[in-house]
Amino acid sequence: MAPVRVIITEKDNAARRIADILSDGTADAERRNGVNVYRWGGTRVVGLSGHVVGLDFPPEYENWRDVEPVELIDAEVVTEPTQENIVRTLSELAAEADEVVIATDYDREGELIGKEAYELVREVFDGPIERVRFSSITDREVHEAFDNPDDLDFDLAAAGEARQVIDLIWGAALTRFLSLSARQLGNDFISVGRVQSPTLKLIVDREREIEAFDPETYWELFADLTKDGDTFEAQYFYDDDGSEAERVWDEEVATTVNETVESADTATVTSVSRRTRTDSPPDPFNTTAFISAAGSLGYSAQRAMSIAEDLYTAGYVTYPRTDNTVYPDDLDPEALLDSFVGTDEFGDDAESLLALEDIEPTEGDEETTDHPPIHPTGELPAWGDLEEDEWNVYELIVRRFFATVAEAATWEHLRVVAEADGHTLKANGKRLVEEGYHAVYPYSSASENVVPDLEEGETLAIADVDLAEKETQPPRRYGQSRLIKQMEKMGIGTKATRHHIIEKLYDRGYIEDDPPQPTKLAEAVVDAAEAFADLVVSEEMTAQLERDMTAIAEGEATYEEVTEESREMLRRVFAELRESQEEIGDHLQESLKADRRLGPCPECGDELLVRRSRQGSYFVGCDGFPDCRFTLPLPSTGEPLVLEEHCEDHDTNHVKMLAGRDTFVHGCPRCAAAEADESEDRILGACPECGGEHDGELAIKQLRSGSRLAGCTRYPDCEYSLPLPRRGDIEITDEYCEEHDLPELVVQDGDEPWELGCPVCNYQEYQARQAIDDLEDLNGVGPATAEKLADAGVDSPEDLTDVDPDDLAQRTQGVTAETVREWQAELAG
DNA sequence: GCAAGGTC
Repeated sequence: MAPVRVIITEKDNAARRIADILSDGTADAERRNGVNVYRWGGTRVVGLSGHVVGLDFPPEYENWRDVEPVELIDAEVVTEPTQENIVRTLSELAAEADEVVIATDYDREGELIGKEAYELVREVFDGPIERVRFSSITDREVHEAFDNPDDLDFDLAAAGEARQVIDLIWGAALTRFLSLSARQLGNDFISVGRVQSPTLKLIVDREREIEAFDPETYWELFADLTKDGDTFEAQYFYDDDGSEAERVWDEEVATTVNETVESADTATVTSVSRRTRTDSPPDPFNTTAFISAAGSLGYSAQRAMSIAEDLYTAGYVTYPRTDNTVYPDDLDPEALLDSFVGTDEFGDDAESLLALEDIEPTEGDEETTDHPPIHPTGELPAWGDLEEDEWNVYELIVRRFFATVAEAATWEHLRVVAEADGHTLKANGKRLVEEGYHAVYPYSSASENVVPDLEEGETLAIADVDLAEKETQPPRRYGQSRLIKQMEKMGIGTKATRHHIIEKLYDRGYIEDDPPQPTKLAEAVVDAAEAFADLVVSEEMTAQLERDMTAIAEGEATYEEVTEESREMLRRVFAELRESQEEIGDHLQESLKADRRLGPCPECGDELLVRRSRQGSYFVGCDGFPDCRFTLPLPSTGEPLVLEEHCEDHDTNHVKMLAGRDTFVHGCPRCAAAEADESEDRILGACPECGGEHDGELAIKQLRSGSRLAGCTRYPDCEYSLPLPRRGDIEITDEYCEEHDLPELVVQDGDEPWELGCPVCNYQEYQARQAIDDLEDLNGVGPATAEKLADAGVDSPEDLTDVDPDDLAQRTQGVTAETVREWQAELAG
């Protein structure tokens, strides 16, 4: 029998592709414990899912109240499997092996993941374990790597382990300390970490600048100049110590200049200069640049990455987590362009690019070896495979690739200076001469500003003069993609995690809205950290860690030395922290309250706060509880956000409910309650549930929480209810639904009334749409597949669960029984 | 229940 060789990769996708290359396409896939194993001859290839084990403290440290946070510094740290199925599969395979090859990603974290696999394998296998390294999964590189196997680099892996343990100890000890100090346990704990906290400080610092900003008034003067009927705008400027200045800070001066220019009537051209500027095509996409470009299309960092991951899994684009901005040698741009020829969307652009004399892609500064820049694979989605957002992102990636092989654009800049009674005016024109890459990449601005051709000495008429009073503006808040760029610049986080960090800040209640705005809690956390644990909010902690990790990897320091030194620093931090624990806790609690404060309680004058019930739902309650029991309900969907905006009548802040796409402004909770109290139920007809037996009636009801429904008048004895839209006036028409014997409804909202129809039919249609949406959430189900399934009688997840896979495959073209089983497994899990 | 890093 042939010796059994087991190859371990970092992820399933890499396993499949490596098996394909090494087996020359003959490998078969089988499932073991729900994990894909690719096999041919004596070889088995299995993909991990990144880290399959994780670090944690032993169970005796589990309870936050029973353990002093400082004890975590010297607590034992244990490694536990986190992906049971994969770990079990790996053990089973290793037990049968004669030879094991580790082929995880070629970077530090990959070496650590490889070492984790090594340890698991060693428990059941004492034969040879080799390590192969390759930068990209191509025929040549993979064969070369497997022909020249190496050993695992334990020093490099130890560098990664040091990072893990330092992050855990600092993060857990400080998180528990702050949470306990502020008595915030459970879901609303107060977290701190090496990457999240410096990121949060960036946002908080910017907010501090904005708050401290003192606007200054200045004036700018614009004049419309005319030549042969062509009018263009010019701006006044003056010489300020050798540099050009447009802003006039003195009102008197501004008025004088304005009067002089206005009475001048004409201006004489004193200089005309032309120059052409080359506008180079952009670099290939790394993760950060991609997130930024997708951001200008309106996608959040999280959403952009999630779509890119789906496109990657479906095989349309390369791996989206990369720092690399240089295409690898084996990428053949012509061949890739070729694959788009003949398509409706991209065919013409691909052909125009192929017609260029030489095709030389642009290169960025960063060249790494793990993954190529994000580009299309050349495997094209068929029409209907992608939803609109997926298509938009896919098109962006395709067009970015096009742009990187396109030619530079050329602009002609025309600068004209004219003089009007001793004052100078300038106009800058900009004209696109060669469209270049803009022809295939319409995302970056290519707007022109036309200034007519002029010559020195010409006289221009002054058509209009405008003196504008302006104010200096505070710095702008960071948008998500700007934040990610800044993190990259500071060297914190990684390409795969930066967008998760932003999401974490939202989840922890540190930032709200988009662009993110820090809460009072965030400011207090940063305050506390700055005062007592400055290192954890500074980028220096990561810089120091990077230096230490390099030292470990190069054998100049050990894992023990580095982690002990870090522990010692944290001990010193805790010595100071503990002295001020009470003060820190009070400040945090006060800030938490400030984020939830709405206004005065109408019953006792104390403060109304947004609170959370034991069941987890939000409501408005009085801070005077239990003496004062005044409450108001809030809508049941989403997380409440207290807005700056507030209601004059009740001196109460407005509330916004954050619920992703369903986010809405609830407004003043006291107004909502008052409105409900004043409104009368409007009867529609007999209650479909109890109308026959108990004479219950269906009525439109306005609830104190602001929502509206069609419910039974016998509530709570009969709980029948149908949801109605929150906004707009509902009109009851004379038309009746024959099936349900209820009137059709029309909603007046904005300019266009829309027909809601019979409320029962409307709800049924809504449920059907929901079911289809749920189906489309499944892996690989787009609108086209959903339609095919509906034709076969499957239009909800329940239908799919109940169906016989082989039978459905028979009746549905292009869907295999295997795929149906996977969907069923997905639904079950 | 804590972090950050993989991957889905």
